[in-house]
Amino acid sequence: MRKKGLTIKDVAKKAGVGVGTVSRVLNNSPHVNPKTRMHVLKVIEELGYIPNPHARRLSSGHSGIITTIFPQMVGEFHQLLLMGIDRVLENEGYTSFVYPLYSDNRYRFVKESSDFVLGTDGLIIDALNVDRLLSQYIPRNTPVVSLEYESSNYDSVLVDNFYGGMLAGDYIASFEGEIFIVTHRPESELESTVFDERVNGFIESIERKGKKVSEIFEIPLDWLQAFNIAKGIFRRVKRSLIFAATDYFAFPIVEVARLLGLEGKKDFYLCGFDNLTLSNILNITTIKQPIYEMGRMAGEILLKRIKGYSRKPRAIVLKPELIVRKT
Amino acid sequence: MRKKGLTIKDVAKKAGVGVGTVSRVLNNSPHVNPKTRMHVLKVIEELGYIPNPHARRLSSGHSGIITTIFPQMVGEFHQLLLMGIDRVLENEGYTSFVYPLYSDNRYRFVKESSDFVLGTDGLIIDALNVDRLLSQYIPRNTPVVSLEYESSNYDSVLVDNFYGGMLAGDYIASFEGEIFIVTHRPESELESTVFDERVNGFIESIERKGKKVSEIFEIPLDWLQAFNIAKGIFRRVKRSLIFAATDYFAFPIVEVARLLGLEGKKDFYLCGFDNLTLSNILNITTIKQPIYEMGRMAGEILLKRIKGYSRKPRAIVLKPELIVRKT
DNA sequence: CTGAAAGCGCTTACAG
DNA sequence: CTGAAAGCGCTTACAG
Repeated sequence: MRKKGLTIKDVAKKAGVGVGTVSRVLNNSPHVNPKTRMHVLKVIEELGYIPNPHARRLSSGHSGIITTIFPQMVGEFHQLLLMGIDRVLENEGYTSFVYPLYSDNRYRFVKESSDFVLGTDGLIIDALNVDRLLSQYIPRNTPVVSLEYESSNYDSVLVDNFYGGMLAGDYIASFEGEIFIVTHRPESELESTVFDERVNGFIESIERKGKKVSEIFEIPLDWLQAFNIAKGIFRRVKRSLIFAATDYFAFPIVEVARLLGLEGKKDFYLCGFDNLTLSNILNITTIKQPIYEMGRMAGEILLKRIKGYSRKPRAIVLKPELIVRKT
Repeated sequence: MRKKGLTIKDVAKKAGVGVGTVSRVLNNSPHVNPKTRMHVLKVIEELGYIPNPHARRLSSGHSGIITTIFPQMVGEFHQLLLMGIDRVLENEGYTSFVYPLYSDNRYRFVKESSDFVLGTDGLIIDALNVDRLLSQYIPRNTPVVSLEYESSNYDSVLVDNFYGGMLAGDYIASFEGEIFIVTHRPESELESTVFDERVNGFIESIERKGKKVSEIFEIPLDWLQAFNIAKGIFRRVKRSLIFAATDYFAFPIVEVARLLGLEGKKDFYLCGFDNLTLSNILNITTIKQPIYEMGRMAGEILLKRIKGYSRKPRAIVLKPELIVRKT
């Protein structure tokens, strides 16, 4: 039967050493006699002692954890980003937790509860208006890096979404047909404007070529809605040219085209955004973002900040590229 | 210019009260004179004071956070589960962080670093061999709930996957053709055996009807591989009956069928597992799991444990159901 | 309702 | 290499 509240003192007493020595063993300090270390380790094992994380963090001043905040958690995109972030952090003994904001309550928690937001050593925040999200308290000892949103207070890592939209526009404008946009309507006013930028870039390019967009559909990140909109478009228009501001919408659109027996690059043209695996499988033309790379850079900057780097925040902007496939 | 290391003492001094009073204000204690409260709040505001989370957690003994661990993070399934978990926890002032295990390093961190795993008030662990994952240390003050894996040490919430597999088998076996299984090969020995159970249930049902499975394909959770396997099957076999142990595989399989001009329920039959949104859109027959419900129950049990409930762990088993669509 | 003080369980100079 | 002690920044009985 094990005792509940084992502390470092219990270990020290049983091992016949001071708590300092136990602590050094726990933290792999080189300044411990190998024999002492072995002995202490054995006692720890016997007792089944587990250090209290909160105490460790309070006295050491750090947790070894960083938090990544996403507006929602839809899969591949986010996992890739995380892998990029890990790439850098893991070497330094850090790891990252995820806090997805798929509900109003979660937004509220982040906005109002500095307590748990600042319980880790750093924050990477994706596709959110960071400045407003954190307006109720200013993280001072907790560095923040903003992804996909250009912050005025923190370092940012961005993709040039306007340019990406233009690439899509250049592609689409080179064909004949009626032009449509299917884009994401943010579910919170705190979501960043990446989709708007893509759409604006697209429209800019289209108009430069003297053409115009017939209709813009703004919907939540919901396959079914995209599906229904595509049905409407394909049924009404003989030949449609569609820009899906994210691949997630491109998937169901292509599906509808298939159901109706429409052929890509003949009956319709479609350009997505993101270059997810499924767009590769479905052979969808899309705009590629360097997702993993973005994560990596965000991790790098955050790490520098954690280590004390204190220059003025700046933004890094990456370029997207067009990938032409069969739509 | 704000000072860096503001503490509760600075606030107390400036407000002319004791730290206890500041603490009570911070924690919304009812035992504070409204005027005192207002004043302290103003000072906190002026100073821009933010309480140190680690200190709070050390003295209060809890963090208000629970951690959910997934083998990977592929999207809809996990978000639904999380929403179910939240449903219960939010009412009690808790919120949940996610720790996805998409890399070996992450497995290692969980297995070896009790420190950060136990830094929250509770653990919900999905589709992993919890007993082995946590074998290196026994969480004592941190309750654990296992999802999709029947643990011998902790409460479990499960779906009867074997039965689900049988439902799929009953469906598939009622048609003529060559039978295939496409299932997930765990990338870590610590992943749970949900897929095996589904497959075993399927085979059991098939064999009871005097039929047999031609081939079993085990692949990672990778659309491209499923895509290629489907190609092979459809090209070789005139009429195939396929059980995809997860809808994620069913999507690309249907895609290949489309490309080859094959018609569901005529040229091939396909039954997936999970009933994700995309299987609805693609009209794929599948086995429905009560995902949200599972999350909700896991959250409920965890909460009870956090509050001190200490009976012997037990397992709750939910039933899946067959949803017949156009494949 | 409030303040002074003990205590949460570690880490880390400090002196040896 | 090691121990005793101060300190991390809160919370929470306790006495008033």
